Amino acid sequence: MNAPASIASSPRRIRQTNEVAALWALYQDGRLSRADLARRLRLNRSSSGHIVAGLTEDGLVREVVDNPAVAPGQVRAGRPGIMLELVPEAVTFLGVEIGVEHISAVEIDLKARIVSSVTEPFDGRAADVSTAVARAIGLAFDHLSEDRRTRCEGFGISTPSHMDRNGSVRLAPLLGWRDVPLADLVRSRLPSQIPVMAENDANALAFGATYGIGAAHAGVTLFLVMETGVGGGIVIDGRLFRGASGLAGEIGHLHLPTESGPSRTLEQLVGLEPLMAAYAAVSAGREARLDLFLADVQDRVPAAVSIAEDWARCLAYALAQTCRIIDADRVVLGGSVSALYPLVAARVTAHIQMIQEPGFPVPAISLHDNTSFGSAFGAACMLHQRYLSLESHRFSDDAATSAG
Amino acid sequence: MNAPASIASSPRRIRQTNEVAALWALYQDGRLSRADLARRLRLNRSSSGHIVAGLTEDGLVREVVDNPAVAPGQVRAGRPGIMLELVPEAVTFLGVEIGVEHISAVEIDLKARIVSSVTEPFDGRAADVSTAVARAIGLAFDHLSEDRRTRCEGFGISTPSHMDRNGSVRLAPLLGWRDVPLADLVRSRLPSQIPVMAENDANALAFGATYGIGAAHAGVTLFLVMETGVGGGIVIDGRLFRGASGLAGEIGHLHLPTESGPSRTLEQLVGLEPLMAAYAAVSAGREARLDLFLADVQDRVPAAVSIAEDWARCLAYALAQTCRIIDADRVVLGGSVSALYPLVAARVTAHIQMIQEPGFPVPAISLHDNTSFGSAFGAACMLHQRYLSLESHRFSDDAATSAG
DNA sequence: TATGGATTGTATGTTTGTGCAACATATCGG
DNA sequence: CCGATATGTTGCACAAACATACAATCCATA
Repeated sequence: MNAPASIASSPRRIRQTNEVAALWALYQDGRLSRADLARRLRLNRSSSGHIVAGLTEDGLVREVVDNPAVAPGQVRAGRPGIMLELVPEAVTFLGVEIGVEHISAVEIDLKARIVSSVTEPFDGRAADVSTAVARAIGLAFDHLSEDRRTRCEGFGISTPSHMDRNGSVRLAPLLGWRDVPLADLVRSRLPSQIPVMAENDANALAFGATYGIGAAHAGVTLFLVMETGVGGGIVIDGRLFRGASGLAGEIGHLHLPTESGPSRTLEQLVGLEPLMAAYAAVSAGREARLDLFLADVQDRVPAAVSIAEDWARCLAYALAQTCRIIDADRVVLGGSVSALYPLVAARVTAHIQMIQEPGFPVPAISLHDNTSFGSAFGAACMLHQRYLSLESHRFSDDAATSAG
Repeated sequence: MNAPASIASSPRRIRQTNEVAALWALYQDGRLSRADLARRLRLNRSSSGHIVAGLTEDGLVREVVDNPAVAPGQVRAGRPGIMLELVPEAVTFLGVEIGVEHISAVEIDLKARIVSSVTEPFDGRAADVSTAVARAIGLAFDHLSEDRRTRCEGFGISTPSHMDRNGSVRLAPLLGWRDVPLADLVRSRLPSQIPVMAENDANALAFGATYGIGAAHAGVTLFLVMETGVGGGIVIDGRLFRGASGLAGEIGHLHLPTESGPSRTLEQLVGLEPLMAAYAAVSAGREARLDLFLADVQDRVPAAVSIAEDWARCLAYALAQTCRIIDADRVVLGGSVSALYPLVAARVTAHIQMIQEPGFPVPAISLHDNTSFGSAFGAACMLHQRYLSLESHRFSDDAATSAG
C-alpha cells in the first residue's frame, strides 16, 4: 500500500513516529490502555509505557478517572488496564471560513470536537484581502481566552477559490481575488509557530464531513455541496485528494446532456437557482422558497414532484458518471439543496442502478448533518490531522538542533 | 502530506526504512555517491555508508566501475564520490498478461528494465482458470535459467477483469470467469516466498506506463487504453489509484451526449469498432483497416478527416469531463487507436480548451510508446515497486518473530 | 611542484529508543 | 486464601543514527 519512502528515519524520529501513531490511535479509538496501545502499534508493552509517559508529561494524554463500570460486556480475568485518553483541552485548532455573505470561525480541541463557533455576516465581494484576513483572524482569536490562544496549534482558512498546494489563491471569482498568497498572509500575522493552511471551501467541507465520522474511512468518499453553486471534494483513505492543481472533485461544471438542446453543467441543473426558477414557474402565486418547495414535494404536489424527479435524475447521472471515474464507495451530500435528497432517495438510487451496468457497485449515499459548521470545521480538522502527523510542529523545533 | 501513521517504528524498522529509501533513491536517480545519498535522505554520511555497506553485502548495490569521464559538465573541487548503482541482475520480477487472444510474459530486473518477453496466442475464452494459470506460470518461468528463478522476487498477473484488493477476480466477462481467487491460485503454485499480485489489465497498463517514465511523477496521471474496448487507469503520485473496489479510471462506460439520439458510452464512440464501422461506411470499396484509415487521415481524405474530427471531439469531451473530477495534469494514451491522436492533437486540445472554463489547467497529453509490452510489464512493475517498499519480503521474515 | 581548499569515505565514541525478561500489581474464580 | 491471568514498571542489552575526527583524493594557484 505504501509508496516507497523518500525520507529516512533518524533515531529520534522513531519516537516521533511512535508518538504520532499513539496519538492517532487514541483519537480513533477514544480509550486505550497501554497494553492495548502496544498491541495496536505492534510495540512492546514497555515501549508503549515509555511513549505514554512522554505524552502524559507533555499534557496530551491522561489516565481516565471516571473509570467506567468495567468494559462494556466483556469481563476478563487479569489486572484491568488503566484507560488512557487524549486531553481535549491540551491544544486547540482554529478554522475560519471566508464566505461571500458570511464569515465564520470554529474552534476544535484535540479530540476534534467543536468547542465554540461564531458566524457573522460579511460582504466578501466588498472586502479586500487585507481586511478579510484581519477579520478572519479577529473572529477566530478575539473571543479566545489568553490561555487558549497560547494553546493554538493550527489555523485553517477556507475560501471559495482555487488554491494551489501552498495555500495561495489563484483565482476567486466570488471574492474578486487573484494570485493572493493567502496562507502566507495569515502566517505573517500570527505567532510564527502556528501552522497555517488554506484550502478551497468545498475541499475543506468534504474533509470535515468525513473527518467527523470518526474512524478514518478506508475508501473513497465523494462529497457534494449544493447551494447556489455546486462544488465537491474527494477524500481517499482519510486524506483529502486535491488533484494536480487543487481542483479535484469540483464537479459543479460537469456537463450533463439534456433531452433537448445543448448540454448543461451540473450546477445549472441541480443548484439552488435553477431549482427555484423551475419552482417559481409552476407556483405562480407563491413565493419560490426552498422550504416551501420541499413541503410541496413532501405533499406530493405533482408539479413539485416532477421538478424533484428531474433533479434526482440529474443528480443520479452526475454521481454515476463520477463514480465510474473515481469508484467512490461513499457519497455525502451537503448544502441546503441536499435536503431534497431524502425525499427522492429511492429515485436517485434507482436511476443510478439503471444507468450503471449491473454489477457495478453503487455507493452509499448519505446526508451531511450541518451541525459541524461548514468548511471552517473542515479547515480546522485539516490542522488537527496535521498535528497528529509527522509534520507536526512538535517535532520541527527539536530536530532543528542540526537541521540547516 | 503524510497521513497519520497507524504503524509504529521499531529499532530495526529504521534500518529497513532507510534501506528502502536508499534503494528507491538509487532507482530514481540511477547513480549516486554515498554523500549524495546522505543529502538526499537527510542522513549522516556515516549512516549512509553503513546502509550502502549492508545493501552491497546483500548484492543489491555496487560501485560503478566504468567511472564516467567525471560528472557531466559540473567540475567540482574535492574528492570525487564513488558512484553507486543498483545491481540489475540481483533480482527479477515477472509479469504475465492473460488476454483474450494472447498471453504474454515479461521479465524485468531491479532497474525495472525489460530483460526478456514472450507473447503467444491464447484462447482466453476457451481456457478454464486452472489451465490459464498453469500456462501463465509456465510462460513466465520455463525459459528462465535456474539461477534467475531463485532470484525471482515477485510475480504479477493481469487479466481483463474486475478484481478486488486481494487480487481475486469478481467478474471477467471476456474470459468467462467469476469469483476466482486468482492471486491465491497463483501463490499456491509458486514457491511460497514469492509475492504475488493480480491486477486489472488497464490498471496494470496505466501503472506501467507511468512507472517507466522514470522519476515517480508527483501528480495525477490518467491513462487511457483504446482498443476494441476502452479502459483506463489513474496513477496518483506514483501509486496506482484503484478506487474503492478497483474500478477507478474505467471510463470506457462514461456516457457522452450525442447531437441526436440517446447518449452513448465513450467505448461506443472512440473504440476501434465504431471507428472502423464509420470508416467502412465511407470507404465502400476498400478494406476497413486501421492503418488504411490513418493513412487516409494523413492524406486529408475528407471523409476520413471528418471521422477523425468526431473522434477528437469525443475524446476531448471525455478527457475534459474526467479532468474536472480528478484534476489530472497528465494524460497518456495507449492502445492501437491512440495512433490517431497525433493526427488530430491540435483539435483535441482546442476542444478541451473550448469546453473547459478559461483558467482551467489543461493536462499534457502524450502517447504511450508500446515498447513496454503491455500490461504484463505494468504487473511486473507493481512488484518492483512493492519490493522497493516497506512491504518487501526482505523484511517480512524478521518481523515474523513476534507477529501473530 | 608544492600547498591550500574542498569534498568524500571511514572509524571512533555517544545518545537514543526499542525489545526482552523479570517483577510487582490488580482482578476473577474456586 | 490461592492460582490464573493480564497489566504496568524496571533494569539490561542491542541496534542504529549522530557527531567528530581523520585519511584520501581531486582542483586551483603560487
